[in-house]
Amino acid sequence: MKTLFVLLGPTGVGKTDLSIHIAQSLPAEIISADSRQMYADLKIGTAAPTLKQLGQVPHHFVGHLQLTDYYSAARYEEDAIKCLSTLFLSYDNALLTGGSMMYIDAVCNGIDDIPTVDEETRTFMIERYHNEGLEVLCNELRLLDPEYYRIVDLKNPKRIIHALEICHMTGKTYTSFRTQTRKERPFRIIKIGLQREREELYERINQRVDIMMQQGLLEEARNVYEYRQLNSLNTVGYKELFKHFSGEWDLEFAIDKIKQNSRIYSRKQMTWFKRDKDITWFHPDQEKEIMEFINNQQLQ
RNA sequence: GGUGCAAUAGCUCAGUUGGUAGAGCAAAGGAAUGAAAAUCCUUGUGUCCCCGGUUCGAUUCCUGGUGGCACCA
Repeated sequence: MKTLFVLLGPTGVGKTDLSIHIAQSLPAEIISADSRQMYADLKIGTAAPTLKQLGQVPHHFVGHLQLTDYYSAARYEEDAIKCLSTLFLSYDNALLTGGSMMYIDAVCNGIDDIPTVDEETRTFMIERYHNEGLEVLCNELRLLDPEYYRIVDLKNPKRIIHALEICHMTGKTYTSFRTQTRKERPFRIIKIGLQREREELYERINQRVDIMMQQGLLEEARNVYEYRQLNSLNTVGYKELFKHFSGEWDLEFAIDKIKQNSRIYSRKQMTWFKRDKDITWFHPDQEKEIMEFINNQQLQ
């Protein structure tokens, strides 16, 4: 049976290097599950695989998007599944690696079939949010989809807005699209988690930010500054430098903020991953054990 | 050396007309279905600088000390 190995873990834990080794030994090609490394113009700040690494193993979904492109977890699910079905024609295994929690789950479990919100509806609803406020939108949701209203986080504008967008666009409740069933995939999924002691991880994250600055993150951020309002640039490493460019923060403070927000992000990733009982956890230095684990899985 | 100001949470500070205290930031925990590196929620016990004094009771008032800041020599 075809097998998808998933290598996941918080930012800075050491996924990229290990993924190359695993992919070479399987052998397999790499499907990136990193929502920000997909943008061609965000190489340094997202610690995307280098040209050398890309040359060692074929990668998919790295640097294939423009900042202005619309993308989403659902679209990624579709693209990644399509890509996998092609890869499995030539390989027995594939390696999915990255830290974008929802993207990983989209491939492993699937996402419900909900229509993509058109730009007009989104603009309209965001404008209403700004003009009328969250409470008005919540009240409307209570009328249009009482079932979702009961369970949704009523203080989270994005969730309220999205549910209303779907109600308005389709004339149906958001709830009616939420089947919450796990999709069956025609391949096995083996999840390998990488983790480090918090202090060790934080130290690596801090150092990596300094390295990014040496590699030219400041220049990279300046080059995309004019697009700063795009969602693709609501990204750790860029949004902080934008505040420096606009004069709000001095550079040193902005760099400290990048480190801090990266640390916070790594914690949020761990919070998400902790709930997934299918993950087998390793320290990145346990490469030998990880390889053994993978070999054992292949025998089954 | 003299005078003044302040000493309270990891940091910046508020406050208690005397009944042992709370904001912001930091930190930690959590939620999660087409924006997800997004977005949102929850969590505050700390010798109230130290020794004495006054008082039923002192973090609060008073004496002294310590380190700090400012000004004057």
